[in-house]
Amino acid sequence: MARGKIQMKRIENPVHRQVTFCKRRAGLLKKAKELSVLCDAEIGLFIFSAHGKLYELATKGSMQSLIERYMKCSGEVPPDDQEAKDKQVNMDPKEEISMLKLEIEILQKGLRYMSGGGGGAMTLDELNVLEKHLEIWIYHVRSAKMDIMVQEIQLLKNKEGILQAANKHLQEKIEEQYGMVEMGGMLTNIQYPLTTTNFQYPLTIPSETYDQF
Amino acid sequence: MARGKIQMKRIENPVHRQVTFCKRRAGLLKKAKELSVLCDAEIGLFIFSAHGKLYELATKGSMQSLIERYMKCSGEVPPDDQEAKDKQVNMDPKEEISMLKLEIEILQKGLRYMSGGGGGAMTLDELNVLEKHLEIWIYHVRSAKMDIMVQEIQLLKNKEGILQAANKHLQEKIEEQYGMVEMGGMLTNIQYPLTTTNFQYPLTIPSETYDQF
DNA sequence: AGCTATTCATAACG
DNA sequence: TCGTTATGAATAGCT
Repeated sequence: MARGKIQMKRIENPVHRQVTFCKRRAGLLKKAKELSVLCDAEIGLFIFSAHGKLYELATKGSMQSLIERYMKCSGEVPPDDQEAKDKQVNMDPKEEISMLKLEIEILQKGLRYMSGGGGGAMTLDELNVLEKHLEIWIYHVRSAKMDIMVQEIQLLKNKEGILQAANKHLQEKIEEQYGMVEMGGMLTNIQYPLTTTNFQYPLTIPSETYDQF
Repeated sequence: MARGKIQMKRIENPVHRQVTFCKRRAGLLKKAKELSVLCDAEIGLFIFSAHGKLYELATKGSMQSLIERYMKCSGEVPPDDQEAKDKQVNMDPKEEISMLKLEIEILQKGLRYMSGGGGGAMTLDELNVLEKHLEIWIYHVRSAKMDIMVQEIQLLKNKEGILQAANKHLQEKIEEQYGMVEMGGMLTNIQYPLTTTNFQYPLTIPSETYDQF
């Protein structure tokens, strides 16, 4: 480069290193932009300084969209993090508060995301949280179905109870008749339309089995 | 650069453009590596050519880990406003937690509303894909419940069928007995234990109602 | 792909 | 961080 060639290894002098970082970082970003413009390429570039500060460049759209495109190209799936589960087991109120605030932040972002037609990009972490909430959302759809099924079960149980009661009554009648025949007794009229499938009785039978749903 | 300055705009000649892309791409990747080595920085760089081919560089570990780090850095929440701080000092942590949870509840409702009402807002593939995955995942848990319920419904339907058949049989018996009494006929033995709740019959009754579940 | 004249980036220093 | 400057690197135009 200039005024002396440089060795291709870590610059040990911190001041020199910092200066070089600044200059070369600027140069790299400039070159990236140039390549993008000249050759119609899309470029995503992020640089973490040794101290962890982030510098980034995304030529088209957001870095998010580029990362998503990158994901599709490289075809890799990000690994599930155990983080969320670990967080929930031992947490103090302060942590919980900040977690909930973050969650609210993400939900608000999700709302903007959906309503604004994709104005702001969301990170994977945020989408994960959003997923949790979508789960809750789906629950409401499913629970509507559940309600129907529980209702149906209740109805069938009612029918069962009625039929059993009717059976008992009929059997008693038969035994009664049988006894009367044996003893020459008399018969009473049968008043239950027991073979019908249309039950009007508002019978309530305790349902212990489906409370869980 | 060399033998003539270049205009900072898209190179229209496709051959020139391709050549320049190759050269500058190599240069950019080299510069990125150099910056990383010299200044102890972590760099993620991906380049999509105009035709969609991907070229990438990740200095430390995988691009995945760099992207995850990027997400964490860029996803940082801007500094708290004074309002939040005022709230925190004047409020019991428990109260605050329940308040935040309520807020989340409201936001969830908002999400559901947005997703359900403004269907056009779901233009983002990510959410659709996410939802599909979500549905599949949730499906396994829910379908276990569903199985139990469907089984229960089937059982109840069987019971119903058996009871109805029994009722019919009993009623026929009664009518038969009634006729026999009238005509002085004879009785047959009753052989069905119809009041029991334990049904052993492997009866199969067509279920048309619950195919939807 | 190579080559070479130029332009550009930048190391060292203030 | 910013400016200057000597110098090494990158590369546009050609083959």
